[in-house]
Amino acid sequence: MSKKLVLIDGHSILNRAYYGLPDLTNSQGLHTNAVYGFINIMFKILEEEKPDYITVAFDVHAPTFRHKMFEQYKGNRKSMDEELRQQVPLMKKMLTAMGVKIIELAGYEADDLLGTLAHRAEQEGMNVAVISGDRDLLQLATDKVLIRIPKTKRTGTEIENYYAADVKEAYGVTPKEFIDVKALQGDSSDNFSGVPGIGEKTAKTLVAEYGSIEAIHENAAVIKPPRASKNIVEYWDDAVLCKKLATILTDAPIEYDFEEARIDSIDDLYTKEAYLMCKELEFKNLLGRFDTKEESFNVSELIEVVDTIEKADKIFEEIIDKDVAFYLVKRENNNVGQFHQDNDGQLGLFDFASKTEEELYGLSLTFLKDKIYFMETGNGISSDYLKNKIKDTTARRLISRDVKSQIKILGQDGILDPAEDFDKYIAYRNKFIDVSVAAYLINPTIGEYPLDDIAKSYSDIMIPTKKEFFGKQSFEDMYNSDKDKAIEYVAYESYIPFVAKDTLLNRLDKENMLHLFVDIEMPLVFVLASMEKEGIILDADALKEYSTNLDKGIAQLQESIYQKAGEEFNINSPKQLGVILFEKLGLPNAKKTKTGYSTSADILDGLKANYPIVSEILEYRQLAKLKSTYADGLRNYIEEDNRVRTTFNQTVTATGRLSSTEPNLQNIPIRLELGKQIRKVFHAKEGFVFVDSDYSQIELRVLAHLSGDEKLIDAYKHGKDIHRSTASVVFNVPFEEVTPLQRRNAKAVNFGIVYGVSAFGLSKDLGISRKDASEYIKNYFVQYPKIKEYLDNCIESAKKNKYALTMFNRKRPMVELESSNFMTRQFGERVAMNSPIQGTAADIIKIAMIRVHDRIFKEKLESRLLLQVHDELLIEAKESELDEVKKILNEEMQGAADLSVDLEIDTQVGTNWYDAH
DNA sequence: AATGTCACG
DNA sequence: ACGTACGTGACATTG
Repeated sequence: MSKKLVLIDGHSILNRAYYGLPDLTNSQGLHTNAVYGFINIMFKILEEEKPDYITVAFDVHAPTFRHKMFEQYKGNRKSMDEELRQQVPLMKKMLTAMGVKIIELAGYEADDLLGTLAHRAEQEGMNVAVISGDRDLLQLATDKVLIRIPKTKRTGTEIENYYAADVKEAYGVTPKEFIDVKALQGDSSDNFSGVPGIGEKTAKTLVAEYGSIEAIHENAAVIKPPRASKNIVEYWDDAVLCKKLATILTDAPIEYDFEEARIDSIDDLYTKEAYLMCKELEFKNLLGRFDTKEESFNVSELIEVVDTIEKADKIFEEIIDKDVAFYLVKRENNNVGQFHQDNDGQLGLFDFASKTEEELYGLSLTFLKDKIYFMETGNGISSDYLKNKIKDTTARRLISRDVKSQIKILGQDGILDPAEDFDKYIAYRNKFIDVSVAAYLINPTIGEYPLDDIAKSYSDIMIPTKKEFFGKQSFEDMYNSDKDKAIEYVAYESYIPFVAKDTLLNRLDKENMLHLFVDIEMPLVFVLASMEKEGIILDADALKEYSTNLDKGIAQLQESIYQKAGEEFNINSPKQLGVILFEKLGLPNAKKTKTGYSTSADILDGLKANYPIVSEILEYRQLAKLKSTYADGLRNYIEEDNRVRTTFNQTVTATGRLSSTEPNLQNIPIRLELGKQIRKVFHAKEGFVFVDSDYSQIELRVLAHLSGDEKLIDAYKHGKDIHRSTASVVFNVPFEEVTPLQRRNAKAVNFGIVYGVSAFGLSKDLGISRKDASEYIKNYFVQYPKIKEYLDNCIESAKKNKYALTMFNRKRPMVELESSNFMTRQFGERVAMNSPIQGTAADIIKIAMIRVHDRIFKEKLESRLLLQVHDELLIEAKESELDEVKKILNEEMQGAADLSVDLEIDTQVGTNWYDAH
């Protein structure tokens, strides 16, 4: 049987895939849609053709032979989108990883290479399939050479197939004649115009009759229409040139051996390298095809399970002054006195008192490159023993992936209590390195830093993801059924941080971010751990009462809404609500979202004056939100001691802010009175009060400092009302004569400046025309020229460096500025302006938190920092310490950074959060 | 799992 | 002509 060769037109297929698929990116922001689409098309073809050889041809980005010869025809070929351009090298890398032969040749287009190889293969008796999105290739079709044109449709990829006969049938001319048709009609995408007056139809008819442009030329006198007859003579030279341009070469000087392109089976393409790349690019549903091809790093040979106290003691003697990575493995359901199955499947009565009461499964420890210890609890090794070994460590540095969780396991007793020996506490705190916090600083736009990502990015080891490793099993499940396997994973938990830490630290050093990491983020880990452990009291009964009251209001509103709507429906469903409002009741100004009508508050606000039902819906929404998220939502988080404990996430936001989850205590209502009432249930413990300090306009002050704008700095120096001051200059009225409306508008302008100015955003916010909004902005910049200059520079420098930078060298990588999409680019510009401001404010309050926390412990106070809300700190202060706490807040918050304007704070005291804010 | 909405800074 | 203010997280609905 004759052999088969598949030839792929690289750029053409990549192009098809790029425009045929939505914009996919991996979590690093790499665009991947073209590569993904290409691979899918390629495998579909391979599965159909089952070829013996495969080769992909690419253009070289240099003047090509044909276009160089006829430079006048070249010119404005559309330049490639940046998002596509980036994927060309990725694609080549992927093909190389799969062992697919790539050819490219300077001076020749991919067409010429495909034509040449197709020709050679045919002469050697092979069958050939050429895959391209470009119909020009149809000229290569013979009865052995099949041209296949994939089309990406919603239903999947469909492929048009053309042998020579099919070309004749579809186009009425032979493949050879196809060239002549093109020469006559021209090709706008290739930028040659053909013969004037001859379009597709005339060209086809003439070529079908005479066979070639030469024959047409010879018979010029008799051909119709007359215009064609005349022009074929007049533009004969052009026609000849065009034919040359349109002709794909079949004799390019390629050095090529078919054996280099050989594949014995499609499985050959599923290589380890390709697997790793697919993983990197996050082609998750492609990974399944690779079966178990991944050769993960084999950790089991390095593990030593330590099960006696003697062995453990000996190991702990070895770690003096060493870098030690650790991971305390906590038992999830630490049900004291419950029977459990041990690993030989028997109910262990003996375990009743020992193992089941252990808080920990054990400790994973790495301090050598080729050894991982797992110290298992039981047999004399107690949880407390292991915890104390970490607390009283002799190691030089302690490395972990999630230091906050780990030190929370250690508890606040012993050395971890800063009150006991403050200096010792600081020395201890300084030993820690959190590799995920480090990875966050290097790229804060990912939001997640799992072990496998850290391994992939900062070591030469690949490990499975947690999900790949455990599947649906929990750690407990696996520990009970296959203990050795479960231990493997916790071995990674110390091994990966150990092998990644130097890479991470070197990188931070190179980026001048060590100060940020060592002096801000790492100490902050401990401050946050303390805040999380502390928690905040919520009055469950009061919350319950609040919820019941809401119920009444909700029921009334619901009934009234149903009545006005003339039917019952789910008010919480935007879809149903939209239909009721804009179809049944026929309300005006309907605006579509991608799924239906928009029913958001800013749309409904405009309608509420004329339609009572709309006000009721808005009020219903307000109550429903308060009930579900706050009244009932928070109640679920109240623990035994009446306290709620949030988690502060340090590695989530792109700007450097913290975030708060489960529950989120950074978005407790305050703007509306009804919602603000919820704050009354947050109260201080007996003998204590809340002291709440928030920075006054920290972002605008940061802007004043970073821009160096004298007028703004001056306004702050003289303690002026900044919005009034802005109103005065923007609306050109004396300071004293600024109206409340003008002040309100100026305030919105100030917000806009911080968010990254856009006339549209401001106009929407203020409900004014875009023209007026841009007038405001223009006035603003005339009055504050340095701010304009500064913001422009933010964009320029972000473009140049590919990141935005804060005062303390926090970086936010910026990929948006290079986008070919106008909107994305605009977004990038706003981000480039906002990130340094928001990020610097975040840096400052982080510094303040550490200083406030440390002062409290240094002075052995019983007051505690409980919450941070971006520009606000909440302290539960002992009444007798009140004055001292206020003093600390004043000094440390104001002293956190040295700006050209003062950092002012507003402080309030109260027994609950309502009164204290 | 995605979408819409809304709470905060 | 396009269609956006910056940064988050929780809840309810719906595919």
